[in-house]
Order: sequence, then structure tokens, then C-alpha cells
Amino acid sequence: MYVCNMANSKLYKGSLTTIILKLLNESEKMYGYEMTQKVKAITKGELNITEGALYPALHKLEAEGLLDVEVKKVDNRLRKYYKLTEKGNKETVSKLEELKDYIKTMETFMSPKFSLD
Amino acid sequence: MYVCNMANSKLYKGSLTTIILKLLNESEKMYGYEMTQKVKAITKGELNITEGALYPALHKLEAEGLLDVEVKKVDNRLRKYYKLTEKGNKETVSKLEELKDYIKTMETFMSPKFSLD
DNA sequence: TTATTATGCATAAGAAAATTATGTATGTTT
DNA sequence: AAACATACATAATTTTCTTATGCATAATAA
Repeated sequence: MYVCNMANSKLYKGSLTTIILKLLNESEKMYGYEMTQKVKAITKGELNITEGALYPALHKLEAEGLLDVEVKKVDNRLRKYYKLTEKGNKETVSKLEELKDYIKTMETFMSPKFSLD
Repeated sequence: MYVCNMANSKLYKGSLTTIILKLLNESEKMYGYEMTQKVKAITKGELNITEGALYPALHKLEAEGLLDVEVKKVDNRLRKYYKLTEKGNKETVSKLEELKDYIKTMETFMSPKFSLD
């Protein structure tokens, strides 16, 4: 199966890490495919994370020590469960702060009149 | 002079086009350097658009027919004034819609509990 | 008066993060 | 039997940015 891209809007570029960290902050432990399905459900199909984006991102977060992995075999199929490390917990807090700041900044641009004169 | 990067947060990746379009939507016509200064002022120094990002982006928007250019010499220095075309106006509306949607989606991720169960 | 900063444009090399396209494998539906 | 769902992975390419320059004029500070 091939799923389409991440919300067509280029704005999502750069937010995948934040999304992954927040998912794991909520759910304790999750595996990759589960994340794609959960995000699709939460956003009512608006946001579809592609495997080509997700798996390299997970590997990178693991390499950086933000995630721990535990491999399990369920129904004769492999699953790699990820969970936040202590470092990952801290990073999640700071990423969510960054997101809040980003939204605040972009909302000033959105407002009909932001000029300074 | 070398100015530092675009807000250090990776979240800004992909939002430069939206920022440019909104600036021109407010100000009728602007030149590149003016945009960098205005953004710096509006965000109180948080967001610094680099020339290496801005100028290629402006050229691309021009090539796509979203912007018109008018070159002027002021104080013996060159300025390239950009303004939105009709197509650019429409694109601005849709980009701002996308931004609104993006923020709405990401805010559902921010909320402490978004699970579906 | 000379060096630095500000104004104003441009582009090239490289990195980062995604898209697009595959590949492998098992299980379930049609 | 074919198609779809589950579950991982990676390689080639594209997009978009950072970093680093380059050129040129004007104003200001040392």
C-alpha cells in the first residue's frame, strides 16, 4: 500500500520530530505503523505520515538517545516499540515550547494588520 | 554583515513563502532587504530571514508568476520591488488557509490529552 | 582617514528533511 | 488468486534551508 504525503502543505516540513515525541509522551510506547495510523485518525485523514519520512526519523531519534527500542513479535509479525528516554522527555518539553513559540509568531503574521508604523 | 538563521527552530522550514506572501499582502510593494528588516522588527529579533533563503525564494515566486518585479535606483543603490500578481493574491489566500489548518492540527497535538479511545 | 557597519543584491556548496518509489514478509479479505 | 492491511526498511531525488562568499555604495565610528 502506498500512502500519500504529509498534508500537502509544506508547513509540516520540520514538524515530524515534534509529532513523534508528543505521541510517545501520550502513549508511553508505540511502534511505527501504529503512529501513522494514530496520526491519520486524530487528524481525520488530513495528515498522513509516510514511511519514508517516519522510519529514518525514528532511527535518528534513537541514535540521538531520545528513544529506546524494544522489538516484539506479535502475530508472527515484527514490531519495534519505541519509548522516550529521560533525555527524550526533556527534549519533548523543549520541542513543544518551540511549537508554541512558532505558532505565536506565525499568528502575528496571520493577523490582518501587524504593521509597526 | 552576516545575520543568523531563521529562528533556530526547524519548524520554520517551509513557512518562508507564506511569510513573504503575507508581507506583500500587507504592504503592497516591498524589496528584499526591507522584508528582512520588517520581519526582524515584527518578531522582535526572533526571526531573522537570511539572504541565502530569501533571494532564491523571491526568484522562485517570480518565476511561478506570483510576484512582479520593478527595479528602482534609490540613493545610487539598486532596489528590486516585488508585488503580488493576481495569481499571487489567490495563492496568498490559500497559503494563509493552509497555515490556519496547520496551526489547528498542531494544536490538537499540543493539547495534553488528544487520544481517541 | 580608514575601518566597520548598514544597505542592497546575488549565488554556490553542503546539510537536512522530506517525497517518491521500491523491496521484503506475513496475515486477512474479496 | 488477487487485493489489501500490517510491519519493517532503504535508495534516489527534490526541496528548502544554512553557511559562506562575492560585489557595490553610503554612512558612521575609531
